[in-house]
Amino acid sequence: MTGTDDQAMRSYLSVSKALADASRVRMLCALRGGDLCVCQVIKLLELAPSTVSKHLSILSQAGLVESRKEGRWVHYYLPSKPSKTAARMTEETFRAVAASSEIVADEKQLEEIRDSNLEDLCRELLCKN
Amino acid sequence: MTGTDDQAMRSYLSVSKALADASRVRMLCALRGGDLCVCQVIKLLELAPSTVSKHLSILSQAGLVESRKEGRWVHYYLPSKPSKTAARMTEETFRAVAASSEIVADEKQLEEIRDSNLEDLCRELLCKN
DNA sequence: CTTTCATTTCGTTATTCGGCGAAGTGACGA
DNA sequence: TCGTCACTTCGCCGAATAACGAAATGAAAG
Repeated sequence: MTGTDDQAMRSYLSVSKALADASRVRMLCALRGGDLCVCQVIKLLELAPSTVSKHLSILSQAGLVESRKEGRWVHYYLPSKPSKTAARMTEETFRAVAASSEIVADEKQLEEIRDSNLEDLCRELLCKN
Repeated sequence: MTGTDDQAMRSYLSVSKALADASRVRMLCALRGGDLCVCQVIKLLELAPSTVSKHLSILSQAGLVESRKEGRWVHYYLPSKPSKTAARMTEETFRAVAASSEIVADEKQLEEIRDSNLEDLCRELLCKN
């Protein structure tokens, strides 16, 4: 009885835990508008690169995002074929927080971030001394 | 910008955090079959009364369960009119963990627990020395 | 092949969270 | 009205988690 694998519960919990954090929810919502490279997410959330990377890896392990290397940058995006659980939970998350002032503000700032040059953005983030 | 109330995000997070724990998920699933009093939940999960009570209060504050005093016992149950977020997230949780061995085992044990006498159940829990 | 640099991993710290037992609460029964 | 008893609240502990900066990684540019 104890020590059962219980894959269903395990994978459900990885998803629900991933969704139980404001920063990760913001990241997910941001990706609705299309791919983002890590430095763009860093800019949006204004958190340390290592922190953002960790959050993204948690989302990735839960199957809520995927990534691909693109030149010097790593791009994250919503999976084209997410698991049913991932798809539905993500969908419901969007619906629930769409009206959030934080998310609305993020969408606004994302317009700028998406338009900006990646080179410039990364340079700006590095030179924060 | 900082310190915004952000009720939408706040209430979403209370739900998603409530769902990000195996014990609370087991409780929710158990309540699908109908009301349970706290001592029945204690029996099912085999956790300390104080621990179970805390979990139930977290579920309650998230709007995922409700309670009513019934004689000497407090009964918990799924809300008849849950919020849209609560309803959909709960629904998806059920779907995702339905096949879990833990949940299946719980359902089996619940048959016994529901049939047993509440007086006897409580007495049994008290005399665990 | 070496340097650069975007990202990740590692190690540390502060906070949150799950667990428990003890004490508190409040309704029912004697 | 006093005790009992189901449940909750409180205070504590150990484990997990979010945050950071420093060091490692590894692909592209020089």
